[in-house]
Amino acid sequence: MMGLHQDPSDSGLQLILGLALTATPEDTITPSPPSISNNLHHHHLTTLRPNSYSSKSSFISTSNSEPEPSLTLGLSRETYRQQVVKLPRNIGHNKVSSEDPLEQTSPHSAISSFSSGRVKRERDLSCEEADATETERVSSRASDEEEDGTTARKKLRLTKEQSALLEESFKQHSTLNPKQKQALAKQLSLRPRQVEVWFQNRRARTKLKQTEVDCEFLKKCCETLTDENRRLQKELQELKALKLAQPLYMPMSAATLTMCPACERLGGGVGGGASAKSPFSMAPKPHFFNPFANPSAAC
DNA sequence: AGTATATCTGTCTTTACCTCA
DNA sequence: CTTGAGGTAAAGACAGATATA
Repeated sequence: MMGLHQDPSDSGLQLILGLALTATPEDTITPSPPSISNNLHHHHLTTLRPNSYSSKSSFISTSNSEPEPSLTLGLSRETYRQQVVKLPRNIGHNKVSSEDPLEQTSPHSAISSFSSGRVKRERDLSCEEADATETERVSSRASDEEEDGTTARKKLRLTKEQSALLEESFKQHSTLNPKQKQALAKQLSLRPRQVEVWFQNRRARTKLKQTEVDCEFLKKCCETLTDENRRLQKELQELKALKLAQPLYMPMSAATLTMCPACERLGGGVGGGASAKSPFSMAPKPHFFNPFANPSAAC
């Protein structure tokens, strides 16, 4: 839970916010607790619009009748020229050449030897290759064009059916063991690696969304506390003014002193009729109740 | 049992492709 | 038609856990 420290010796309000929020239904599948400090600077806050894509792309063929892969690997001449021109830039940005779409999409391609040092990636690929052997037998995803190495990296678009099945699976478990991955890939006519990546990204989106929710919550807390701080400052000013208006010394009988129930410190008369008569009646308003606040913070 | 190495799998971050306003 | 923003698939880098020699 959030904690609030209010230093009584300081006129300002000192906030120490911690976070361990109650999980939302969606968050119950989030594998790790949200880390507010970690990503807020890196992610622009946006609202998620699932299924925001329509299937209008001229490059993408979708089939609603069966979970057929949505990717058509053919490129127009123009597109192909653009892709080829882009390639050197890609390589320049990425230190590692295994990003090379040719290699990525076609482990068999001779160009895959261009990869310089990514042992792990190559390992993955070879593993995936084995994984995907069966899958790709039934999939049109690994098309002829990939095999002759003429296609650049092409973005996959999942069909509604594929997305729905993935979502359904994600609801059941946000991570997959190899067996589940394999089965799901087969069911979706995707490569296991694609299923894996989808789950990775899905987890990331869930986390980002939760971070946004947490951020909003903290903003509201901050606003509330700022208001309360303002109110208390004002109250303090009023009391100071009142004190100046009073005689310097005013004997106060013990009977007028009562305990603050929260912190058991002696204070001016609080309860009963006496407090109403006392010029030191200090609570024109009830103590602000903040579930996160120290119970005696207002004393 | 303790250690070094390999492998797997996760997160974080970035890149690139694609769609839409 | 162009452009910029946003969504998302996929990549690299890295860390931690686990298996094995």
